[in-house]
Amino acid sequence: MGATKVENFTNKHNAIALMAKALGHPARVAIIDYLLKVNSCICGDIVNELPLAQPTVSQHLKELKNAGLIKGSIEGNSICYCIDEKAIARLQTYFDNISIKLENKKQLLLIIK
Amino acid sequence: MGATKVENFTNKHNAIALMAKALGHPARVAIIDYLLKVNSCICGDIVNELPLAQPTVSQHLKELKNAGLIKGSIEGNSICYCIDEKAIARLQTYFDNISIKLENKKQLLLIIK
DNA sequence: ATTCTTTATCGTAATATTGCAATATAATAA
DNA sequence: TTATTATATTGCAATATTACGATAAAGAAT
Repeated sequence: MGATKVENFTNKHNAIALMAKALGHPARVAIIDYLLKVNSCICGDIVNELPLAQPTVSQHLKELKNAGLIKGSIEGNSICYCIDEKAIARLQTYFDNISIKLENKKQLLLIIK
Repeated sequence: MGATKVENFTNKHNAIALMAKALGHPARVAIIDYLLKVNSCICGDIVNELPLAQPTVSQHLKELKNAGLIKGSIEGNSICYCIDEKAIARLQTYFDNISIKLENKKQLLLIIK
C-alpha cells in the first residue's frame, strides 16, 4: 500500500495526472514562470532565482523534464532548458474542454427551465 | 527537511501548485472526468466507478475540495459533489496565458530573423 | 428505538517526495 | 595536465501521500 495504483486508471487520466503532478509544487511552477520570462536558461540561473540548493533545483528540473513540460539541450558544458509547448498545449486543451462542457451544461439547464 | 518550503514562494505559484497537485493523481482526474459526465453525484457513485475503497475515495474527494476543484452540498444523508467552475477557470486562464506568451515569443523570433 | 445507508475519520503500513551535503561527471579554461 | 565551471547523482533524514480496515457520525427508513 501507499503507491498509486496507476495500472487501474486510463492512459488519458494517467497522462494528465503526470503533467499536473509535475506542476504540483510551487518551485516547479516558479521554474515554468521563469522560463516563460527568459525563454530559455541554464540550471544555474534557476538556482540563483530560487531559494533552493543546486541539487534540489536539478531534481525539480528532472521531474519537469520527465513529465514532458520542459526539454533540455546540451550547450557546451551547460544545459539549456526551455518549455515544451506540446505539453502546455495538451493541458490547455484539457482545461478548455472542461470549461466548454461545463458551459454547455449550464446553457442546457437554462433552456430546460 | 522533506516538507515543501511554501513560505518561500509567491501566493500565485502556491495557488497554481495547490490546484495542480490536486489533479496530480489519476484517481482524482478520473473523479473530475466522472463529475463532468454526470454533472453531480454522491461519494458512493464514485466508489462504484473507481477501483478504490470508500475511505480512499473519500480522502481524494477531500483533497479535491480542499484545492477548490469541487464543492459538496449536503443532500439528506449523502453529499452531492460537483465541479467548482471557478478553479477550472483559473487553471484554464493560467494555461491560456502560457500558450499566448509562448506564441508571442515565437512570432517575435520569426520577425527578427 | 432500531436498523440501514452514506460519508468521514482514525490508525497504520507501504511508498513517495522534498531538500541538501557530499560527491561524481563532463565539458571548458588555464 | 590541472583547475574551473555546470549539472547530475548518491545517500540520507524529515515529511507527505496513498490505500484500506475498522469505526464513528448522522440522517433516513422501518
